[in-house]
Amino acid sequence: MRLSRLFAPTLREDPAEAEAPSHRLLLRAGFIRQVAAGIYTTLPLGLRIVRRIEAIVREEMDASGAQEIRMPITLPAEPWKATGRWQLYGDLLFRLTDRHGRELLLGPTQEEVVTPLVAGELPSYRDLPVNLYQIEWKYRDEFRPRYGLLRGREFLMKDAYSFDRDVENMRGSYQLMFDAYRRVFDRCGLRYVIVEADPGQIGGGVNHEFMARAEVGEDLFVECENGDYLADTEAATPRPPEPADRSDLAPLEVLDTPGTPTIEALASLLAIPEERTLKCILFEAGGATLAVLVPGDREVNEPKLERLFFPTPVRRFEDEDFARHGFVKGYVGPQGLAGDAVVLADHSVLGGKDWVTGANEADRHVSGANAGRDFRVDRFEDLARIREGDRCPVDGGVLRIGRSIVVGHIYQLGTKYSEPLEATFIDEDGGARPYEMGCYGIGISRIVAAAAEQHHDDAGLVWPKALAPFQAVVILANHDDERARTEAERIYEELRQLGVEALLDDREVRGGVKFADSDLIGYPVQVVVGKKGVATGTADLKLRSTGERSSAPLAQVAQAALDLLGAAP
RNA sequence: CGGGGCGUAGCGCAGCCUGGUAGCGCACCUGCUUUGGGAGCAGGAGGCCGGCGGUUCGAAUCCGCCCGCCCCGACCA
Repeated sequence: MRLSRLFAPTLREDPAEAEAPSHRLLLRAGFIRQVAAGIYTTLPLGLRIVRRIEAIVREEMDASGAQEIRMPITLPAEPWKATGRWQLYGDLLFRLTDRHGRELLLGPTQEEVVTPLVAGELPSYRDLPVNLYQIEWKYRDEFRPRYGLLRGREFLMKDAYSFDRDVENMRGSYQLMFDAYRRVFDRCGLRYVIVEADPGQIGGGVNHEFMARAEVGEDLFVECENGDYLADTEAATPRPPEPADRSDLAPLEVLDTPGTPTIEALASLLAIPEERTLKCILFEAGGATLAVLVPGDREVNEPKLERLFFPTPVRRFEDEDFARHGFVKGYVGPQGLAGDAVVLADHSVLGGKDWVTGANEADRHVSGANAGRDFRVDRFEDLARIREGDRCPVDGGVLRIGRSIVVGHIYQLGTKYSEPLEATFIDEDGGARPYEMGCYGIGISRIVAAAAEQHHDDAGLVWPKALAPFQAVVILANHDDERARTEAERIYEELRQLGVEALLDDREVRGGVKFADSDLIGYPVQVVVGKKGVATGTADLKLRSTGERSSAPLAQVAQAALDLLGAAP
């Protein structure tokens, strides 16, 4: 390909709307252009990256026995009502109505399509297992699209769905995907971690997230300093602290604490650290009142709480709830709670004593409150949001929080979709059973962004060769020098003969522009053919990843470039 | 959805406070000179100033409503 003919509009300046490095560089280097919030056109260079990722994904999926299909994006609402997701997904769904008034949606994933498909066509246990996948656009009307390709409203995803006759076989299918995913992300050159993740509100099965490390990542994970524990922050369970020594407890006293409805104000007034206070957060679950206790400097992990009571919905007290139940917001304490309230405490509460907490009347707190003596705890559970410095549940090491981009997520679904959709097969014993399903997603367009986040420097992108849009660029440094032009053409042809996907920068612009663009676009190897070099019979090479330069005789440049490519990451 | 910011030429911005009919840099076109890390000079083209309405003799500028985009946060793969 000749750059003079390639639609690759680079920008000299940073686009104002882009903040994240991947977003900024993908725009600047001419890989994508924005059409609307979270919706992008992929330009030739960007599409070449997408194609490479797709090829890797297809190879590994096919090698695992999965079969590619293509399902529609425009979907009827009925199956989504059957599984409850028409309601559950709420505003996240792009909905439309056709001319006859029928309700449709743009698919955010395709369980509701693939499950009836398989149910209709594979009625026997003899037909199983089967794993069907596709690479297709997905639509989610995100609250807040951001960071370019990282959180789009339209994005390219590989989604696969496995169908098995029983749980054991389903786990086997899951493991195949787990292994395939590792190969995919390894080949894409991503630095990533695999964590067991939050199963989500619908609860249930095992699932793993493949998280590419990145500064701008929206998903947090925790890892032990000793490398023996990894988890999603919402699923992480830290080691509880040593119980406090309770041999010498302070008496319970009531304190006047005017104007201190927040922990911050209270700690400030009493001149005590926030962790000496006890936070008592009220929730309502199925008509019952829940009081959740955490140390004042911690937050309640509401997803964990919800999971504890699933499927009963849990919601935080609103202002009118406080009034109705006779609580004073900002001054709630666990002592003297009615017997019908369930008192839950995070394990970290064990590590403290003589708490300062609400007195259940306005502008009053108590000090010296102790579990068992002054208030009861019905259950100790893991309910506090984890934070940096908490202890590893495996070896007690210090936990750190990392940021990441979720590039893959695999789930053991079980019969979550097959049951409501009445997707059954006839088992060996003649009985009808719902399929045991798994689903497996890879964010293709997200990998483009994640790779860009991980592989860039001040000058631009630095693609690993497995993803690079072209493996090498031949830069004609002096476009009006005939000999240089002839040599550049020849070297470009020779590279192609050697099987290198090369690009010839034959544009009629100054060398400096070409060098800057080459660094910006991020080809792994640059070959510079110019007047000076040609006069002495040489051309120059540069490895983008290290900036290392070398030169080689014109006759050997192509081979030298190939060798250099071999050394490129 | 709450909070904040921004919409002026393809891109990045100034002008707005203090109304008088639009400017700078880059990119683009022509010519000359240049030509190995985003060239110089000269000339040129390009904008219903996000939209609608209002105030005014006159609105990019003041007022109202709407739309779009970005950032932070709600908790979403």
